[in-house]
Amino acid sequence: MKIQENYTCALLLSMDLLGGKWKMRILWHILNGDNRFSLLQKGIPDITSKMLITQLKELEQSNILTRTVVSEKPLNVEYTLSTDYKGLIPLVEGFCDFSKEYAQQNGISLGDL
Amino acid sequence: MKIQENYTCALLLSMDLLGGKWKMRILWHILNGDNRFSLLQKGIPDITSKMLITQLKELEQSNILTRTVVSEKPLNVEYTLSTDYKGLIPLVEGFCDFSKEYAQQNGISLGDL
DNA sequence: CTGCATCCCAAAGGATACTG
DNA sequence: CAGTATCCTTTGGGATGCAG
Repeated sequence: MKIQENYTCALLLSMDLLGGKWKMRILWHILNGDNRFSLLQKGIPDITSKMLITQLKELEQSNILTRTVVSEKPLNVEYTLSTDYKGLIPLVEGFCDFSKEYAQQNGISLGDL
Repeated sequence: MKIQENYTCALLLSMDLLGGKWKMRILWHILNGDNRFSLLQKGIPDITSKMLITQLKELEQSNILTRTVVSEKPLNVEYTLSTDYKGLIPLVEGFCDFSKEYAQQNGISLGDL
């Protein structure tokens, strides 16, 4: 695992926890109702199952996500944002808002949404 | 350059603009008074000049940073956050706050600060 | 002081196929 | 439905030295 015990800078920790191509996107989708593996795959069509499970595991191991087994047969699992870190919600949304503003000012298309 | 003209997801754009190991840290330091190349090197001792200039250039090319030549001889350059994107300030600080909270709850040391 | 050029490597991420 | 296993490619980033 990659989270250290000591950091000399808060933002280094943030990047270890939330950096990379997928984690913020996954969080956004979980916050918007895609709380199952299959729903996340539909919501993020360009992610492979390997990358999805890898990122989910890392987020779970760092206590940011909570994984709940709803039923065993058939296997049914639910992912939710840990209650401790609801503070991430405004950050995820803040990035979305920033991107929208940026796209508008720089002539970039953001597809549907 | 890596910024596309079309994105299917706002967070993809955010990650292209601000992702990676250094950009948020550099922004934090610029927001806290380290507005010169040499000041940034002092404030971020673990960055190489190559990485610093690379990241500064990308942030400048995406209009997030403004580069101002203060004097030619000796060369003196100033980096500032573009007025258009002051909205990034609460995001940078939000990450810092999140890290501090997270570190406390998970027994992680954040060095001095 | 600010910045560029090489060379290099580890790690992040992708393709594809398969499993309980 | 929710994952795993391999193999492979790309790229972000580091080391070092040089330049205007």
